[in-house]
Amino acid sequence: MKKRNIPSVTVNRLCIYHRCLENIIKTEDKKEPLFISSSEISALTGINSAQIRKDLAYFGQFGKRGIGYLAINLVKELEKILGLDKKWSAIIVGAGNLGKALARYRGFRNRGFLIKGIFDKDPLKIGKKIGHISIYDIKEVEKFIRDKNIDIGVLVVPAEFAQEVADKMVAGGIKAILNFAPLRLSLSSEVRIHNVDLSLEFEELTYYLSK
Amino acid sequence: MKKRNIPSVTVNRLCIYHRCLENIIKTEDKKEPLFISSSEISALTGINSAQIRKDLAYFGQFGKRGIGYLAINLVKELEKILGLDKKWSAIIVGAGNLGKALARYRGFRNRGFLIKGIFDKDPLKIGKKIGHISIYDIKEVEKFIRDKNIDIGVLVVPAEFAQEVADKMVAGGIKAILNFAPLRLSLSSEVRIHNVDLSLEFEELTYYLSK
DNA sequence: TAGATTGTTAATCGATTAACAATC
DNA sequence: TAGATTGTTAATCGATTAACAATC
Repeated sequence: MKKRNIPSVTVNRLCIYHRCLENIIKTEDKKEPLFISSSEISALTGINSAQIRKDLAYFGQFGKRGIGYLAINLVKELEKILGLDKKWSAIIVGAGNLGKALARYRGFRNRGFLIKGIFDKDPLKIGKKIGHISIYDIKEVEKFIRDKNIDIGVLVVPAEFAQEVADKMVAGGIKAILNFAPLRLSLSSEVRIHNVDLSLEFEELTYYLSK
Repeated sequence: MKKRNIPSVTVNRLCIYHRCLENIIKTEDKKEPLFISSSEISALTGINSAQIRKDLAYFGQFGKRGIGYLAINLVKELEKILGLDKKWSAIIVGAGNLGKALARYRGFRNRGFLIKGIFDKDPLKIGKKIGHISIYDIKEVEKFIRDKNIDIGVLVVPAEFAQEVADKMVAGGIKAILNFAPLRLSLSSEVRIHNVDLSLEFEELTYYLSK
């Protein structure tokens, strides 16, 4: 369904358009069908309107000339494009502070991400629960991924263990990894890796502060 | 000290070079002065070596032709450039799961970020502590920032309160905001805003998964 | 000196934006 | 029809990379 060679900045912006439309629809009167133009989205997001039309054009023609886009329709198209119309199963590896916080994060469930389990190597944590999600032994992670057909692994272990844990997840057949560990994982190119590097965010910030 | 018009992707990569060098120095024998070439950094980071030299050239000439860069020297230069040679004071606003997890995150202290306080509006939380950091009433945040000269505010409140809390921080004279709330803050351009949007990370991931 | 690598210029590549014909 | 806005092409802008003189 998806064409190749879509710039990743475009995918990024599609997520922004999606959120923007969600907000508009939420606050709007539902009686009238709501149309929205690329320049209105531009005003709300700060993204150039030609950019918006071009980003959408990668995937089809969703607007009506002279009128704009039917908001509820465009939202649905974006959800199809971004895979937000499906459920995704995920696990969290690492039951530290951040891992536990992510397990409780409501934003995930809202987006169709179902956290099926948390994994850790600490015997004191194994068997406990975070909310309604159980903490399992990291030794079981490969089998768990395979048996339960887990799509996404959220990696929240210290940097020194990240690579070996990632290898286990790949062995189990994980499809994507959201990596919070501050290092570059080297894995087979089959697996999609997204890095969320909080330290780098901070370092960039201080660069701009020390100008 | 800093020139304007440095692309933000360059700043991003400087952080990566810095971490890369830290790792190399950590694992290397300290007897010999360690020289490293742009192509070695390239091999470790996956970034083109000309790119690396060009990024560094924005800030000065740090290498020796025919030899490369003296690792400990380059690390120090990068720390100067990125403002990592200074201490920065920060607060966390929002003592939810993520806020508490960030308060405990060791990576911050290691980088010279000192968390001076956590703020929340929940009377049950105010007065408690996360580790050694106290939770204060959100009403005091403006005065606290002003009195203690806080540089960075980490914003971890629900989206619907994010704008008003950000306004308070700006009123107190905050210099930068690290925003975890899923929305675009509108603030005076004096304040540096960095957005860390976990939902968007997930949405991008599912785009690539549903190909 | 010969070999290696920087710093920098010039060429390439890709992404953004302006402009406009098509059309609602 | 007149006004508005899309979809798309062409122009612009900026970032990446190749190439190479300078030089250790």
